[in-house]
Amino acid sequence: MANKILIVDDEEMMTELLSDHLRDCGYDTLVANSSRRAISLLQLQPDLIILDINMPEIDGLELCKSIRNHIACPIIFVTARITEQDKINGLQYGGDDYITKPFSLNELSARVAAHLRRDERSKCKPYVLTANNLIVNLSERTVYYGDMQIPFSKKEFDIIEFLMTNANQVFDRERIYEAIWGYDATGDSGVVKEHIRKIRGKLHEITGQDYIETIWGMGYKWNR
Amino acid sequence: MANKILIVDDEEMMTELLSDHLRDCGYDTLVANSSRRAISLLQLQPDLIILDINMPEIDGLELCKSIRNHIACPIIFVTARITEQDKINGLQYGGDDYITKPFSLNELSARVAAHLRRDERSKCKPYVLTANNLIVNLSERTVYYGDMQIPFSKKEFDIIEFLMTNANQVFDRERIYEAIWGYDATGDSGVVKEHIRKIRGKLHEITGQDYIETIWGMGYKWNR
DNA sequence: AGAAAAGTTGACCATTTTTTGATTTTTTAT
DNA sequence: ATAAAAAATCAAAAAATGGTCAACTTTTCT
Repeated sequence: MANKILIVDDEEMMTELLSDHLRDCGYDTLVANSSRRAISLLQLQPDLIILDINMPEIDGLELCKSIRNHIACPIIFVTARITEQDKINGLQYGGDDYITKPFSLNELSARVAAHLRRDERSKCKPYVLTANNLIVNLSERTVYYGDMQIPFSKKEFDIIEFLMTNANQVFDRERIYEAIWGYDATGDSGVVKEHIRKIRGKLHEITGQDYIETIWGMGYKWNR
Repeated sequence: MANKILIVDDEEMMTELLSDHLRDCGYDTLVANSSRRAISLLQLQPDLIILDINMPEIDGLELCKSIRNHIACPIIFVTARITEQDKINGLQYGGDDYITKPFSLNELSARVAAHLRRDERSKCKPYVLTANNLIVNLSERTVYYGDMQIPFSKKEFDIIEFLMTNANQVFDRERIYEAIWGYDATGDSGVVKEHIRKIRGKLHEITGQDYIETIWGMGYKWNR
């Protein structure tokens, strides 16, 4: 499931450049060319924010300070000023890292990846889900039925994870496709159908049960 | 118990300045005005080392390189030269961070605190790990199977150590690459594949066993 | 400087996963 | 009962992944 990155910078050239690169790296991006716009995009719950310090009206530091209490995700500052003061300010205001212009795109994406990964670990979301005798370990990405392990491929597991963490909710194929492949992915949501079939097959073969229900004309749901 | 910080710099002015400030911050400090002195102070097991690169006789990089295998604590380089090359060298030689003169005392102590915090988590790892009849000595960096020593190169050992200390967890090649080479390293994670192959080869030849398991599409894990 | 060891790279192949498209089955509405 | 829409099935193509090898570069040691 692709991570969402919010890029905030008043220069469109810059946001476009970063957005393109990060999308190439497999992330979903949200772009805001002003702090105001950024605030409204926060509702989409980005997983990481790249924040330019120099902006008109509300600058990056102000923005960071005001959202830090509500938003827990990593924030990386981008700045042209290289004074020490900036670094400290950034970190005091609740930033997690800073990077000074000019920087290489690769360095940026390396840091993005590192922060996302670190964040992943510290998020103390439950890492084991259960359903009947099924034990789904999200960190090992394994599924056990009693002693028996049921092997699932990456995409299959992604879908299981998504449906299970949102158990009892119905999602149509489009929605599932978007959740797993990212909403800029170009492709047919027909793949979902096939993956669901594979998942059902494996689960049913071992457990004799059906966990995923089809709601006709609506989508699929994981029955808890 | 206050953390001990070893400050290494040939200029007494500097060591005194840093020492005073860090003591104000509540740390214990050890001061060395030469690399030789530093080496003997290592016996007191500092929790972090601040190391000037420019020093007569043995310079900071040399010192770092020669102690890195025995000392696990974070090392922060201090340098007046601000070339990129220095940064890279510092990190390659086993440093954890660098800071360029002039810097503010606040920034230094902020970084010190950050590194100590990070290190806290990873601490208290044992010096010797075992798996079946395999004995892996982290301080000597040797691997024995019974009486027989299995020779591993540095990178190979690094990978074994990483996987073993996180046994049963799955890491994809990217993660392993990042863990060993550092996240700012530019390079292909395909090297990991090759190292894993070498490690497996050596281990299997001697022990007849497979310790590293491949989880398809997921990565590798050391089976405990 | 030269040899040996370590580290890295890119290509190739086998295997597995993922995707696609055609076809069949099921469900719903008329 | 029948047609239309939605979902399931199946097989085969396409893409991604992992293992292996040989060549190449860098580092280390003598």
